[in-house]
Amino acid sequence: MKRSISIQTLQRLPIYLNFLKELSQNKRMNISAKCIADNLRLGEIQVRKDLAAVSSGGKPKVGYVTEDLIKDIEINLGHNNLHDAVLVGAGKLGKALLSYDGFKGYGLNIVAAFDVCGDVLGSNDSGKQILAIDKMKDLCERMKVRIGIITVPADSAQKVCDMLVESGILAIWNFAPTHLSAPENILIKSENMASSLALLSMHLIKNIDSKKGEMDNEE
Amino acid sequence: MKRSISIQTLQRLPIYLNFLKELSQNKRMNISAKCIADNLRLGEIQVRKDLAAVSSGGKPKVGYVTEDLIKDIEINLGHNNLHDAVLVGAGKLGKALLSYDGFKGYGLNIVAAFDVCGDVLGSNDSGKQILAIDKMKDLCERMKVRIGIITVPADSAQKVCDMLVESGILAIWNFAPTHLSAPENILIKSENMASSLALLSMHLIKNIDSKKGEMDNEE
DNA sequence: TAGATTGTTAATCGATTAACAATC
DNA sequence: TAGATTGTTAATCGATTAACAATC
Repeated sequence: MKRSISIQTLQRLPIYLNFLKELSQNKRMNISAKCIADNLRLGEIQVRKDLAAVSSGGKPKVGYVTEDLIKDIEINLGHNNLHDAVLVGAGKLGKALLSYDGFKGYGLNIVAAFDVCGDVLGSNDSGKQILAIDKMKDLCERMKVRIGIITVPADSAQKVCDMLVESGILAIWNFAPTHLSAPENILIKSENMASSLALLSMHLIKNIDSKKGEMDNEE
Repeated sequence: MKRSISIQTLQRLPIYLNFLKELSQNKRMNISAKCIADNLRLGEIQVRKDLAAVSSGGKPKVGYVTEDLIKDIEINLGHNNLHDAVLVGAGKLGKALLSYDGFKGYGLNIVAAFDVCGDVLGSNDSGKQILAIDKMKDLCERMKVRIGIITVPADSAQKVCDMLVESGILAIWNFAPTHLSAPENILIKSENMASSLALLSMHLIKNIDSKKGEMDNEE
């Protein structure tokens, strides 16, 4: 049965999807929540609840038909309708994202890139055009683009953000290491490398310190 | 006063740090939790609690000395001791990360990159060496490298992960869009682009649908 | 002093986990 | 049928928020 999907569940769905796709290379088969959970090292009940939120194809003792489950997850992730996006900042990271052809599989279609800098204009390896930024608003409005990707340096990110909002963008994917402000109705998802690194560092510090201090008492 | 820091708090610390650094361009000044909260659109109490977990420099009515608070956060993030890392997969994304010189500011130092593919060997724009992957284990052991960054395609990510573990790596930052398995004591942090995209798509679907269906009742 | 802001203790909220009934 | 696996309802857990006392 279908209920409203929590943010946590939503963020786990792509992980399930990924696993299921790898698994079912053109073999029709069944899969249980427990099997998924064990492979992904998640809780069995959590997986079961997540799956129940997106699919009603589960059969006791049998599990889900992998193929059908994939479809149900894709529907819930909105992968059936592709969203157009523009990317701003054709530096190294920007170009890397432009060239990555896996985004279409996630429902994202980057239609064009923009940059202020003259020498990157033209087109990318990927064949995608890199345009001068003053053409952005016009293009976004004409093509009704709703997603903007920011890959400029931190100090110009807010300016770019404002321009995207001005161009009618509703959701922003920010790779610049800075906080962005935008109107309430605009969703900003920052890819926070520093937060990820904090997690890694902390793990090391805990591990290395605990080895170093094996003779010490804990406080 | 200092307590153990929750994962959530830990992940917000870099955001505060970033804001504080932008703010205090060589001006000594005070700042309150409320001011930070308002600027970053977070809850005032949440910020206050986070700050209390890392610093004891807060003074009623005055707030924190920005400079001192920055130092306290940096200490808690382990930015004082730089961690060495190796990167595997010198494709577009790998090269982009290699060239980004901001990681040192987050406590990460990429010492070398590895790749199977012959034609990328040599060195990057960044001046960092790109070596054949069979030299990885030796280098990691000699330099006691503890962090590995995976930027290879999904289908070889698990193999690379195994090699990193074999090389004595303790924490893995994974950019390949796939799930990785490793022993319990190894931390794997996957940069999950698909999860982020799911969030963006969902926001658009909700927004666009609500506009489309303005005449409909909600269920 | 008065009042702004801190730090802490208690209440709320939401997500995860556990327990169990339903069913193929 | 028996039993594995689902889906749901209740209990637990942790994080956020609220309330308030402490203090510069």
